[in-house]
Amino acid sequence: MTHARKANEAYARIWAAVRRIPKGRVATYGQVAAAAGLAKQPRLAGYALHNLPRGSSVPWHRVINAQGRLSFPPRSVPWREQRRRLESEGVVFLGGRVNLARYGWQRSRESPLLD
DNA sequence: AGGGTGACGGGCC
DNA sequence: GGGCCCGCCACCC
Repeated sequence: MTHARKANEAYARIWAAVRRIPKGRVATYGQVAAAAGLAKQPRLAGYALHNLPRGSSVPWHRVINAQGRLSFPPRSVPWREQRRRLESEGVVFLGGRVNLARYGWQRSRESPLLD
């Protein structure tokens, strides 16, 4: 490719970071951006996922927002798809939210909620 | 060229 | 809790 856009590099780093999220866990857009060396650019993480090639094996569903909610319009098709995928990995939703202390990728050192 | 937008997030009230 | 504002920055008119 003759004119690789600078953003392509950022997307690749973000996608690589998302691949590191373990099955059954979730990470926030901010955490993913930071893990990709792009701190303070959570929007870029969202943009990179929005631009994932169709059929990509990147586990995009493991990325949710800092409130523990899915960043799609509630009950929209993609919202249901993401929730379905997470629940199939054992992630539990309570009141439409995921407990980040329990299922978060980077959680505090002490995780009293883990049994 | 410039203004609007967004799969965000933190700070404040 | 909820809403607003603003920083952030690549994209898209």
